[in-house]
Amino acid sequence: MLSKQQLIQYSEDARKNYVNHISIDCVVFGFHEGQMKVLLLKTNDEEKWYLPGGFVLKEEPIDNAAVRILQERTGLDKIFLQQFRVFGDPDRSKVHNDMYADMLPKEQNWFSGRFISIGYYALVDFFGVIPHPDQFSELCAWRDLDDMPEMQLDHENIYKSALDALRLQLNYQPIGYNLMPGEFTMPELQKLYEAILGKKLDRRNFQRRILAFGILNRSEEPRKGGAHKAPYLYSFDMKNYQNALTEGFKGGW
Amino acid sequence: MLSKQQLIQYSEDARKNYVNHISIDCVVFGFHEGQMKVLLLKTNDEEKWYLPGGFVLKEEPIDNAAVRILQERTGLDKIFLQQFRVFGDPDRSKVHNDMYADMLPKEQNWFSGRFISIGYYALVDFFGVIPHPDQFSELCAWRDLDDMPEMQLDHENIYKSALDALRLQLNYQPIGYNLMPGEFTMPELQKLYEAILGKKLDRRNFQRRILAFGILNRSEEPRKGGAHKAPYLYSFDMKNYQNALTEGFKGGW
DNA sequence: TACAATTGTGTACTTAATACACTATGCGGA
DNA sequence: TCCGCATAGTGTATTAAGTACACAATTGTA
Repeated sequence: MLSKQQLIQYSEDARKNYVNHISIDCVVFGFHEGQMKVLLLKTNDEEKWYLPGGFVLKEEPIDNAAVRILQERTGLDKIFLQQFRVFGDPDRSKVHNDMYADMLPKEQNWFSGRFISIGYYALVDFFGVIPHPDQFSELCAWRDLDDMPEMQLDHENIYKSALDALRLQLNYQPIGYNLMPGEFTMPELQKLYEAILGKKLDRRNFQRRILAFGILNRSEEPRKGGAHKAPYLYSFDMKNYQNALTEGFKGGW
Repeated sequence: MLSKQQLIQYSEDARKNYVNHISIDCVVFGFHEGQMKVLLLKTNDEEKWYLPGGFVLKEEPIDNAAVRILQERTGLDKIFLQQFRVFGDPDRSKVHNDMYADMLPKEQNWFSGRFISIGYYALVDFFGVIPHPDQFSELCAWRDLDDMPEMQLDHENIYKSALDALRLQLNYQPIGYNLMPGEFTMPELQKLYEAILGKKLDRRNFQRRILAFGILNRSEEPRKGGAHKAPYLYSFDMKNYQNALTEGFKGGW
């Protein structure tokens, strides 16, 4: 939470630089140790978490705004970003309104009134991220998808919508390049799919289906050193992967 | 185009009632005589067309705003509406900016500066629509999907995105209830699908696939009177249709 | 009354989805 | 050292879905 002095300063700067009424919220997905993760920030005065977000600069395309916001939180500069929905109920920003209501009159207070938020989800390399807290938070950290904390505003709703959108994307686009390391085994990739879908898949059928997409290359050398049988290593065939991203997998009709 | 006096009045009202920087554009699809149609408005001073649109009232949920805007243009009150994308490049509103730039100083002019537009597409009953032009247009009319006129701003881009979204929806949701009359024949429904997809489908395979969805009821009586063999009449089974809308057709994974 | 146009139905073939079983490798403990 | 266990790789039978065609039925019109 900002002090009154900070709020005045913030409001002044924001009014000068940002498009009013518009915010951006990002659901950043990562994958680590078989778990799907979401990058969250924690408010520094209560036990509530919230999604990385921000506002749109006056002359900035909204997609660029999302990239910029994520750069600030993660340090990453090449990010797979997908706009998935707008959240525009008038009472969705109630918490912020109430929070700063007595501190500053409406006309001066950037957080007064209503914000319409554009939801993006991002798929990022877990190890590439260096989490940076923002001005309102003491902590920026990964949270497990199946152990999500209580969240501010309508952010629970937003991340659930993002997950739905991601699951839908799984049906007609390849996923994984942004979430997996450069080389990985088939069981590892399967774990990613299982983490996103929240259910177990059949090993053998998964392998056949993924291979049929034609977006994987198998290395000559299997991974050595681990316990048990040495698994083959795969990497994404970027040419076919990119093609599948734009073309989509199965037409349906 | 508005006169200076009108522009002053409009700007004043808009500033009082609407959320600034946010607009809504709707791609209204209808179906008639085997042709997919889009409802457009024509500017009254040049040969440019544009999509029905408007702004969001200060205390209004954005979905309601879209419904309200379409009510004003079509007279319809129950409309299938789907938010599909946000268009937020800073230079997308250039035309409006230039158009009224000399007329009124920036601070007073509602159309100065940048608007971020939320795109919706709607599926409506062609015969239910009574097109109402708006303040900026002399004409509100249906245009064939394969004979679209030159359009203002980025509206060509918007309607093409809408069509892409609609085609995607075809793969996991039923379509047709909002576009077809209460009773229809199988070939008629097929023509709708062909119009949306822009390609021919096999009669027999189409029938089997549609019937497999389990969302159609066949009437006892076939349609009489027409030339050729009397076709059966179908109607949508609303219980199963609604269920398919929420559940989706095929999971994929 | 034959014809053209249109509709209804069926069938063979191919491809994808599902369910399940066996073999192979590498480590650790008996 | 060798046996068990966990993990990985591959295969096959069955079912469902998608694709490509062919033929018979109906109805107004020439």
